Amino acid sequence: MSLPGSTSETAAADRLEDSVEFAYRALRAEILSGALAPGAILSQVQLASRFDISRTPLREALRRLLAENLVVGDFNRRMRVSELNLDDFDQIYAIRIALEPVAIASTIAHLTAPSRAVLENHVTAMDEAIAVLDIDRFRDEHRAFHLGLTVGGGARVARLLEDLWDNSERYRLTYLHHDYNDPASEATRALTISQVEHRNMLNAALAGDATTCIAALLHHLQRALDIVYAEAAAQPRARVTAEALRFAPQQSMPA
Amino acid sequence: MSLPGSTSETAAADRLEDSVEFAYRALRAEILSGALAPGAILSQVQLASRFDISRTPLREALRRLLAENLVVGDFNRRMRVSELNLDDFDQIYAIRIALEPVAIASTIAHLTAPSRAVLENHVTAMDEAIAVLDIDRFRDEHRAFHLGLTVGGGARVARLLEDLWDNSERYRLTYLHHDYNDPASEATRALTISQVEHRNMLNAALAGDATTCIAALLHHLQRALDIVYAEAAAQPRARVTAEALRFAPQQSMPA
DNA sequence: CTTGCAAAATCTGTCTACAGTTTATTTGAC
DNA sequence: GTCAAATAAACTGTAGACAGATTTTGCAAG
Repeated sequence: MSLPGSTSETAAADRLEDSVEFAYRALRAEILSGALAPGAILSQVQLASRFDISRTPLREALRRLLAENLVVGDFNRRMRVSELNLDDFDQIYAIRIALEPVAIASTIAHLTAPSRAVLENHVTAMDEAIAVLDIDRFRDEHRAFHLGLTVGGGARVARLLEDLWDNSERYRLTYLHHDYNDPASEATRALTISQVEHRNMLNAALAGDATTCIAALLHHLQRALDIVYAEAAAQPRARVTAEALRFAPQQSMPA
Repeated sequence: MSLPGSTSETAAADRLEDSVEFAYRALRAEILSGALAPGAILSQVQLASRFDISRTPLREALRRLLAENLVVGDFNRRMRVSELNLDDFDQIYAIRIALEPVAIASTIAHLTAPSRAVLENHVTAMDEAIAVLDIDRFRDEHRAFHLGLTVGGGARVARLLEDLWDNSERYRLTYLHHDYNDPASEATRALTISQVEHRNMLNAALAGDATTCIAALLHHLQRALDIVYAEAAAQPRARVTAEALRFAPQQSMPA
């Protein structure tokens, strides 16, 4: 088989990526980016031929996506890309609001010199990406910054937050269609606004001030939540985030 | 193929369970119960022959368990049951501590008459199970009670908490070897103690008092955490739960 | 007894084949 | 033209086969 796209990989043929890993990554990326829209039908034979692999490894890739809830399907029927709904979006944010403060506090309490530099670099890189209007670069650095702030939670927490982040992006990409080519567009200005919040979070983290950092994060999350809710539907905030917001650490915390 | 164990199923051959679902369930149960110990080697050919299916569906079942982190493996090498470590256990509880209060508050705020009865029945059933020393029954009702208390969080949260619960059980079953045949054993008495906490949680929930219910839950979780830490290793509590406990809602809450 | 190495046995990743099912298309009656 | 049955096409689930990799076994040298 050919493994399209992985030809100019980093390493040599030392440790070959297998077909299922390849199909898994490709499909996952297409689903999260919206290239494969929610509800889209996934024919094994068509996908297998498109990726130039047989159905056996493709099925394994699909099975993994099934476990991640990115695809759904019944016995003997073709699978479909899972649908989006605000209730799920609500829960994603409820979990993030409940969990990220804990993880951030842990990260800040154990910050090392190199990881400080890494965090700082991500924020700087975001500035640059905005200046050049390189939205893909911004997305990558944005993700890395947020996940980097929460690594202190450990591997399992990181895995969960990574999954939630990618799913959040899926909702944002599907519900929000913004124009990032115009430097003066509302979308581009929103990026600049969020950068202010990122700087606040970074500075607080570097100063060892978890309280301020968490407050900035919660503000950040709430704004993202509001934007999607406003754009996707006029319906009021669902109940789980409401509870999460109520329970989230306020301006008063030990240290 | 024969599908051992599913012969006397509930429904007719209306909607046949496929081989991969069967293998998935069987393997998962064996891993979680400890029948397949952490680190155990999983040969595809042996498992396939044991389940009387071909390797094709078995691989799909394994792939799903891989996504759940219950098995690990490298390319071209046999997979193994994933190992346990206290750091992971710590994170599981950190997530539960952060998330279950939010979910419980949501549940209590929307409690219906039938769901009240269901919760009450679970606690009663646990009493009965203890009286008869039916530990399997107790485990099932215990799980159902806790998950029932948190259903208000929604499908995604429920799925996550279910996964965390099952993983918690895996740690408990592996690290704790208790004698439930002796009504006077320490293990059996621990069950009775936890029932007091369950009653507290139930009563608070039925009274619509989320604050008290959550406080009881956190006490419950912390005790379970302490027991495993005491038995598994004398090392001090890891950092993530420490943060989670610090952030957990205290005796003072809006409503 | 160990250690190292080669042969044998076993295993993994992938493909193809095939039975049985679902989906699409055609056909014919109204 | 519309609907329904019937036929055709396409698809799913599973088994089995094969190449290539890994693990185990057997055996000789130290």
